[in-house]
Amino acid sequence: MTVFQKGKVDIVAVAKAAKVSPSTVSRTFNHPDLVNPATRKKINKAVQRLGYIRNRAAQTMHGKRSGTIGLVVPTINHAIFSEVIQAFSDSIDKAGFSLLLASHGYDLNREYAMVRKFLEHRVDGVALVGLEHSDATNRLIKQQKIPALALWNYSEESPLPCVGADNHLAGRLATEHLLNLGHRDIGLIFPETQGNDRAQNRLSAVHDALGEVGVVVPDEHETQAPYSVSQAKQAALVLLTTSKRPTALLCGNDVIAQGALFAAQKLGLRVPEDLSIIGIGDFKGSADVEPGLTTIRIPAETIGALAGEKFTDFITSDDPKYFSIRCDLECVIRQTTRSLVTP
Amino acid sequence: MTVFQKGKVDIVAVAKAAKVSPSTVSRTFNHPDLVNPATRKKINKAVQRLGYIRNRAAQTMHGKRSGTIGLVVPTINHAIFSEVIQAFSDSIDKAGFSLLLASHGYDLNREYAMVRKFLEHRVDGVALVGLEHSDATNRLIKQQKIPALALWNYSEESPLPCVGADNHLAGRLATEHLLNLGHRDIGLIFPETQGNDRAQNRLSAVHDALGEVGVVVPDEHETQAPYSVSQAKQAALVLLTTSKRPTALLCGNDVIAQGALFAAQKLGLRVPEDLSIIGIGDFKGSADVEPGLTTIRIPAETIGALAGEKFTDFITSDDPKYFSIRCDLECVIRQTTRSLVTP
DNA sequence: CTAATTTATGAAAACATTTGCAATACTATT
DNA sequence: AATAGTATTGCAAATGTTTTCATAAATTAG
Repeated sequence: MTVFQKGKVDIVAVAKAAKVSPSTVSRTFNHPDLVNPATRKKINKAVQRLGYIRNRAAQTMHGKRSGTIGLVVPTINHAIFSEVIQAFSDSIDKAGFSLLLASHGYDLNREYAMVRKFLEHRVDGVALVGLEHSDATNRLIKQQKIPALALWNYSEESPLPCVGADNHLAGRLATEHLLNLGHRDIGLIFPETQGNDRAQNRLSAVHDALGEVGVVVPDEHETQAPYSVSQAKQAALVLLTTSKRPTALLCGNDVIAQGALFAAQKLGLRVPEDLSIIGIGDFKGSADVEPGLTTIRIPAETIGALAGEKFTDFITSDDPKYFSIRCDLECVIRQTTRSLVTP
Repeated sequence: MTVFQKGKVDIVAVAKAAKVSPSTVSRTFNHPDLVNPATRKKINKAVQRLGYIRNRAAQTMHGKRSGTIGLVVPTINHAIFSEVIQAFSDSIDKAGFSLLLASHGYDLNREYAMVRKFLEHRVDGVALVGLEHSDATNRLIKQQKIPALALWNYSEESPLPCVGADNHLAGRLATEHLLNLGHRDIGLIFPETQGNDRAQNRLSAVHDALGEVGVVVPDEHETQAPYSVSQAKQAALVLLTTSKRPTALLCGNDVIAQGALFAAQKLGLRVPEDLSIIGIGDFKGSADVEPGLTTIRIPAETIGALAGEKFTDFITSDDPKYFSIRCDLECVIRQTTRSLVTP
């Protein structure tokens, strides 16, 4: 119980206190079965008494795993990724790993810097959001032979193991939902697609799906807004007040859709009577806004949890094999979209 | 440019390639002024060529800082802390530190486990949310002499350096706002206060302030809801439909307030005409809901940024001195509260 | 009761750095 | 030209572990 504050308390201090050799102390931690229960008890008592805490840096230096996994996300701040981060964190924690987290603010050069930083810390793996990364990042990963994982997106051609959803499909599902309801005047609010392959995939799929049935979106019905409720609200306000109003708004994600919804409410428009709105993502909260937001559900929690599990397996396996998992999307129809075709 | 994949690339490989001693390579990194510019160039070229990345584990072992700071939050998932995490992360990144992040789900025993885990990683400091921690945690921090910081809350009596706001005051401000508007029938929706000193402080301040003017809250007007929009919505639905409806709802934070707002909307109540709602926090998005949420603004970003800055200063200083910073609160009056007293 | 195992422990090398000290080479001063 | 600095570099010890190998003790087999 009492604490010897005398000098450093390292493995040899413990050894001394327990009257054994450092090797034995090390073994009690790493291969308890190899040491006599009696000595083990002695050692544990010494550990308690001295308040000894193992030094992972020293272990790492010895070639053991550092027990950390680096995760680089575009942003922590918005609801978007907090759910995956949480699930991923919990999941790797279960496997005994700690999470090093960094964000790059949609700047792929900063992403590179973060990966590098993590490499200095000798993380056992890096997880990145999305499939698009700078050449430097890809080169670094290959060169350093560090286990890497692409999170959130799914693509058959992903060079890295990946766990995520097909954003192309997400865009298509959203579009089809609106088309099925009879909408032809569709407004689009998407973020800048530069350095954001999720948004890019979704948007191009939307255009494809629309094009297939001959629907064109006039310029004034397609606008950009970052992933921010307030800025999206602003953009929607503009879109809805200048020019002839579309019958439906397809939004790059749920944050934007919420902004659009609030904009409509502010303008006194009834949703879905006067305007249909669909988002992508199904973030926490999307179900609860009034009216409930129709959206394409991306199972963030599943993705995070699964990714954490598979990745730690991958890292700890002796012969790790490439894996890639596509998580299912689902169109969640709530109350912000309605059919134009009267039955 | 080309990469020698031959064996480990460590500081001695670099030394060999640059035809100098390992010491000199080390010095180029740590004390560049002590090495001849010409040799430095040679070494840098070798570093490039071999793709060498410094090993922080080895540095750490040598007594240098690990360059990591551990942050333990109750939850990553909800909007509540994502803003502080982001700001804190960015802030410490500027000072060259990396963030180890963990969450404990409002379980202080898990908080202890996380701190311990971080200690194994030899973090240079731990930041915790709130002032209430388990005895074990407090003991551990003191015993290991690890720099620690209390984030989010402010209190004069905090044993740890802290950067945050006075939650007691937040509760009081919210209450006073409603009282000033003439409300006397006030409903309360707060989370479980066990292990959550923020909520506890706020709630007790509310009761104090109410008590001072002789207002009592009947049991059926005080209910519990976790920090979840949907569950809060549910709780509000119940509160608003059973028994005589209060004229105002004071919510433990903005997530709950949003839930309450949506509940009111679902019930067809007009806010603020039929019901006033006030939250605490002013999260991202609170300004944008329709109608805009009246709330007590806790400057999350400022707290995170300031905390990161002060804490890294503290850690890197030769004679660190205790500090504690109280961040100002502000009642942000938007459109969910109205005066009952007709002027 | 001795030989052959098995179990338990310790000694020492290895891991990738940093740094104090010593040695060398160079420059400025008288 | 000799002396005193100063700038640059290398050597070796130190950091806290883990693990291989060897040794000693205890157990089992014959």
